[in-house]
Amino acid sequence: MDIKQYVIEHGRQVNLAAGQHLFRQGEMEDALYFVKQGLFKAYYLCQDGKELVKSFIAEGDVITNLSAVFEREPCTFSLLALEPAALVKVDFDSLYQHTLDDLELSRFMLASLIKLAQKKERREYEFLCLDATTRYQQLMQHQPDLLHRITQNDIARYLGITPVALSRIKHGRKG
Amino acid sequence: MDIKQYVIEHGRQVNLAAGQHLFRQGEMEDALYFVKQGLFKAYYLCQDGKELVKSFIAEGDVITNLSAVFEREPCTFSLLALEPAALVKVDFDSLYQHTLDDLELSRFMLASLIKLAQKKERREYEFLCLDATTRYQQLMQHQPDLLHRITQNDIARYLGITPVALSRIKHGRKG
DNA sequence: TCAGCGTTTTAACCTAGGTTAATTACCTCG
DNA sequence: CGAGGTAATTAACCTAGGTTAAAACGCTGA
Repeated sequence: MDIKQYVIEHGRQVNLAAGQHLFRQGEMEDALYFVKQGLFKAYYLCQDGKELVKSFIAEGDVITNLSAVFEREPCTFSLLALEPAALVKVDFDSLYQHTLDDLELSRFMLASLIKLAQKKERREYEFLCLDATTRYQQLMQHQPDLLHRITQNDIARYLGITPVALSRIKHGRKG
Repeated sequence: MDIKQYVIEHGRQVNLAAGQHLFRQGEMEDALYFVKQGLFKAYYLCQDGKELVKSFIAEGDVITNLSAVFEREPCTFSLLALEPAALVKVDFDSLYQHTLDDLELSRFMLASLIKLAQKKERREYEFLCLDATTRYQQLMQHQPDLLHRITQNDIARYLGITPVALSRIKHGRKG
């Protein structure tokens, strides 16, 4: 079965206003979401109260909290709508069961997971090998569009630095 | 078809001595490897000549360079045997084709990719939210076995710090 | 045994980025 | 319009970790 067909048959529309959470770190979650409209940030809340941004998610992307839906553990991060959003919610277990029995769905899942793995490898590379200034330059190069929809505070927390440090970098000053 | 069966039918034995490369950053590569014996490090060589360790790979793990085999681009990292190693080499394209037509293979690939994605998410979390000292403690907790097979230099480069810094951390001194 | 080589430790000094706090620039709403 | 709130900038100071270099600690192999 085609994934689009599956989503039409099994999906449920969900709408969120900007500022609302789709789910929160610590809660249970068993769904997967297809983003039709809007912009989200996935973020971690650390022990010391600091907030770090895991990723930004926009139209066409898929939202899921792997450890939550697979291991049935509490969500490891929170998901917040930065813009008014429209999604389609699909029960993960049910989709997964269908995937195990349907080659076409299976192909779709494979492709998505490969894309995800590649994205995460790239991010691993950037944290491992590049300094904050270079990471910022790469972000500007590869997703210039995103930058206009996101606050500089969130960009900083995505790069793994503070807003103060990002401001310094932008203006070519040293610490 | 069962993955084990597939590997038996299509795999080729490969043996490496410690210190030999399975492939090198920049080269082309179209295979996937199942590690039967040995220990490897996957590492990046950065512009400034520095070496950073992407991951360690041991018995039971699978080796692949996603961008190389999927996008047919040069390898993004190098793979070095730290111990004498025995692997089975499988042509990626051929396995992938079979996967697209075989539900059982497909399930195996899905499971592997999910495991990979989870591993990379965990690493992303650690770089984003934890300092070097905490990353080191977590490593000791979660893979105490690995530490004994690996040089402290490599552990440091895996944690994203220098060997000097790791020595300081171990002995509770500040910079 | 010792020479030679890689790994680890130590020390002195340096720098990217963190912290705190004050200032300024925008918004939005009443 | 002005008040209040968030986002961005700036400055002063601090710290984790980098850099360089020198010693100490293994090894392994002749």
